[in-house]
Amino acid sequence: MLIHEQMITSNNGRLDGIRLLTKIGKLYYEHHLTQQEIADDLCISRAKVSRLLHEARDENIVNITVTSPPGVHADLERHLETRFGLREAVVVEEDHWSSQDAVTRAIGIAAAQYLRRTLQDEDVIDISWGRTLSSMVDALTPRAAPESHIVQLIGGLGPPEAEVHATDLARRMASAIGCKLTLLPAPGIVDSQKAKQIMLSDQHVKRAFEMMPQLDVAYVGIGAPTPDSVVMQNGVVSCGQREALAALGAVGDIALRFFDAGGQPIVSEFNERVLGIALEQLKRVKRVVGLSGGPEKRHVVRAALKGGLISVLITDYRTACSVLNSN
Amino acid sequence: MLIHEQMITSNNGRLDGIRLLTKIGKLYYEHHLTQQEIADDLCISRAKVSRLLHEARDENIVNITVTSPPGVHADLERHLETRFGLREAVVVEEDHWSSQDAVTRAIGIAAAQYLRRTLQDEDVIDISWGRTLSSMVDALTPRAAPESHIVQLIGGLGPPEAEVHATDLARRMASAIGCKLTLLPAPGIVDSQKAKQIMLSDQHVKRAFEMMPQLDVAYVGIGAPTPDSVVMQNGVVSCGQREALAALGAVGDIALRFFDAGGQPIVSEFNERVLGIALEQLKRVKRVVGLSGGPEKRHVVRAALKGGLISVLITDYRTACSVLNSN
DNA sequence: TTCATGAATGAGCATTTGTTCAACCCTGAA
DNA sequence: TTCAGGGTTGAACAAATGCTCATTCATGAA
Repeated sequence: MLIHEQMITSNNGRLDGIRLLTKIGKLYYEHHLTQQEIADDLCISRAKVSRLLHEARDENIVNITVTSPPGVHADLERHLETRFGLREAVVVEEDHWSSQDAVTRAIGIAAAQYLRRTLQDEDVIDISWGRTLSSMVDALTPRAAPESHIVQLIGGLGPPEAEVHATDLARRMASAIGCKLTLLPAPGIVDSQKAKQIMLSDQHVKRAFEMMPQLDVAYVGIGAPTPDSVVMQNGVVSCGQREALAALGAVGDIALRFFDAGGQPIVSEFNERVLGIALEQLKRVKRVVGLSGGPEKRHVVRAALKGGLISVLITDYRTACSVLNSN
Repeated sequence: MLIHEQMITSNNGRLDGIRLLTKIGKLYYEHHLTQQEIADDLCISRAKVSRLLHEARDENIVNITVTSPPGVHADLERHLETRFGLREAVVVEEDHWSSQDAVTRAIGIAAAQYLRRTLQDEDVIDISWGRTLSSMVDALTPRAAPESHIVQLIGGLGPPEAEVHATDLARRMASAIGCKLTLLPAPGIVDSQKAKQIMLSDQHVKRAFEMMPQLDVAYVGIGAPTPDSVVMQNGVVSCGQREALAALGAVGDIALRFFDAGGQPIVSEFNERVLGIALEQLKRVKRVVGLSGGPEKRHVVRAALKGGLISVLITDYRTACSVLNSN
């Protein structure tokens, strides 16, 4: 304090503009005086100090820089956020592009951290299924939020013995968070419209569907119908169906709801037989967190973004670049 | 295996913290959101945003520097320009001679402003590496020049995990400018001539080298082989090598190409193992912007000027004086 | 398991900062 | 001289920020 006063009196008299800006900048940003203190010292009004500081920043006399350490892609994230109106984008640095598995794991970890960071008690959380979501649940470090509520948003998949997948995911997640749980005890896809009606009349199924309008957050995987995806492997979607969907323009799905390159729902017979949240309903959810990455996902991710299907994207560096570059 | 996975997880965990700090820093200081807005977007409390911002400043992820604007030392700049036949000299006012860091940052900021001022679309820009260049990239305010092209002019440095440095710099720069990018996917220095030949036959490496004759501008750091330089710290150059080079008269390097007090290239076994642009090639580039400053750089800056290795110099006041005074 | 300890969290409050607005000052023209 | 117009000024208010403190949470020892 005394030091500054001395400094100031030593060159009292007139400080030309730049000198004054520099001085104020240093006092404020380096010596951490308040604007009031500076004003008193220099005998000017506090409002003026505020204005001069603003000027100093404008004139680049005060420079503020934010560094992106290696592996952090804040600017890419920002691009994604503004370009697609996302609430948040998370871009992870994949270890080895070659391994889809590594990418999936990295995204899962990032998603788990995202969940941990954003989880609020009394959230109603929806969860679909897939390898990436499974990675996320694996990476979850327990955190209590007993008033939260996990809802399974699509029925089980494939033959009954594989059905654990969707259900198990929701269960493991609920147990990690220590919260309430509503399962959707039904197959994700049924054989006919009639079968769907019957399923829907089940009281437990009804309850799950009734939760959907109350959702706060949904965690969904963004899938591409490649031959080795879980959907295809489990025979949930047959080869023929896949081709039929492709013919209709489908580039991928969220919770078995297929959409085209513009992110618009595909209307099809298949769609009618799915037991789960619809894309229109999903869009109404406040926060939809989409997880996806790896070489095969570029186009789907882009489509989902275009269609505004998700509000938070967690993906890898290469996919992020590719999505931004392709027009 | 387990250890490895854990490593990745914990590494990622730390990264996420840094990621958050960076993100919040950018949102607050570059995009001027309020803490409340940031808190809402990221689903965390405002108090936490405030604390994280404080942390980001402490951790130097957010840097605030106060400097006099350029043009203050116009006379010095003119002297340098005429005496050494420079196209332009930029002299910045450093705050405290004692802190190499502050000097480096100030030069980085000036360089970023220079880049912004001179950048033309369709430029082919080359970039080496080092702390000063890193500061420059940090200070770059995004500006679109989509037809420009960044080329990495020397391979990655040090052990693979540190290799990000050179590559990351080029990447960040390209992303700030929003332009094309050619990386040089190889180590900056290899063990033997034979290894170099092998590397050179790689198609990506070839492509990077083929860009070099087309360069419009090169941004290079001018390095001094002091024990605490990045080169030495990363073990790129061993202690013995350094002494051997010194014995041959080396006073410093540009992109690992060492030269003597007269700015003449040092012929050595070391030189043969470097994967990057040669000094002779560099001289043919229309505009070579050299960044360097701080007490240890005086002699090397002078040498580079004498040898006509650079056509634009960005440095600090003290170094500029010292270079002009010593005959 | 249970408990203790120290760190992390967010609500609420006090301080600090940005901005508005009416008054004032300068400058040049009539 | 007056007057008009733009630009500055600081008082007062509104907004944003930092900080305190009670509470919760995680971690490690018993």
